[in-house]
Amino acid sequence: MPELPDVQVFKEYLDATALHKRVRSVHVARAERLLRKVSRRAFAARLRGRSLAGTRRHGKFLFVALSGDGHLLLHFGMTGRLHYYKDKGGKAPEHTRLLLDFARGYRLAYRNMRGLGRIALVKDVDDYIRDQGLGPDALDLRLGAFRKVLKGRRGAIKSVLMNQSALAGIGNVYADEILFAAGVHPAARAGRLGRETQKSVHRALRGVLRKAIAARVENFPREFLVPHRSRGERCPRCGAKLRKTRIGGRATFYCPRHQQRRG
DNA sequence: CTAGATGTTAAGGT
DNA sequence: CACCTTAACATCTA
Repeated sequence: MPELPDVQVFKEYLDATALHKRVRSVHVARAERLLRKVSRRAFAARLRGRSLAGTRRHGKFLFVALSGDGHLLLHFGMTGRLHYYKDKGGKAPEHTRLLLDFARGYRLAYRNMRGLGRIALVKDVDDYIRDQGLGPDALDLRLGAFRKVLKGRRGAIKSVLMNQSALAGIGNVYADEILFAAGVHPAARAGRLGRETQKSVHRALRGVLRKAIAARVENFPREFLVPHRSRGERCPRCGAKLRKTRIGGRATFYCPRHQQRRG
């Protein structure tokens, strides 16, 4: 479920493993869709020989600066992840679509079972973010800016949180988590929230994302909703039966007792 | 076997 | 025009 916290963990993982290493060779497989129009030969040729010089995350996108110039863009779709390992003559990990070889047999695999997502080379990160119409990164968003984002929105608060042009990084799971923590009904009209409610959602947004990153996106705190996302489970706070509905075309879980529709 | 799944986006609607 | 909703994409699992 690569959303902002997951991608942040991938970034830290790459920083701790493959950073500053030089790419000796590049293997691309079953990546036509991920590469869009770019040929894999051209892509590989431009990556070969470069070093991974630094990383930057914006929303769900990870940008890896390359020595010389340009950046490798990685988007993980629903099933993407990174895997760093030392080759011992075996096969690459399952669903590897992009494989970077470094010195002494070390490798970084970009794996993606369903193949939704994107890999590309981009010149300038800020230009890319602008051209793509991405909103500010969810963790960079101060309260005042968050209020502006909500202003005039007619849709459900959950849909706005998930809208990458409004703010970047939150997906289905964390949108539910944030609204659960804030005690706000996911279908509440975003533009109609009162100032105190806006503030609670903003606080919850930062709190939830930070805690998820601190937990390395596993072993979530007990009070989180994530571990209880399946039919018939109970609210970790009050024991009420969680409800499942559909908002913005996505499965939505919430506690009918804590998350009232309020302004 | 069928339905649904955590992301994005094109196309259509208001 | 700005915003909102839905379906489709590929592949796997419950």
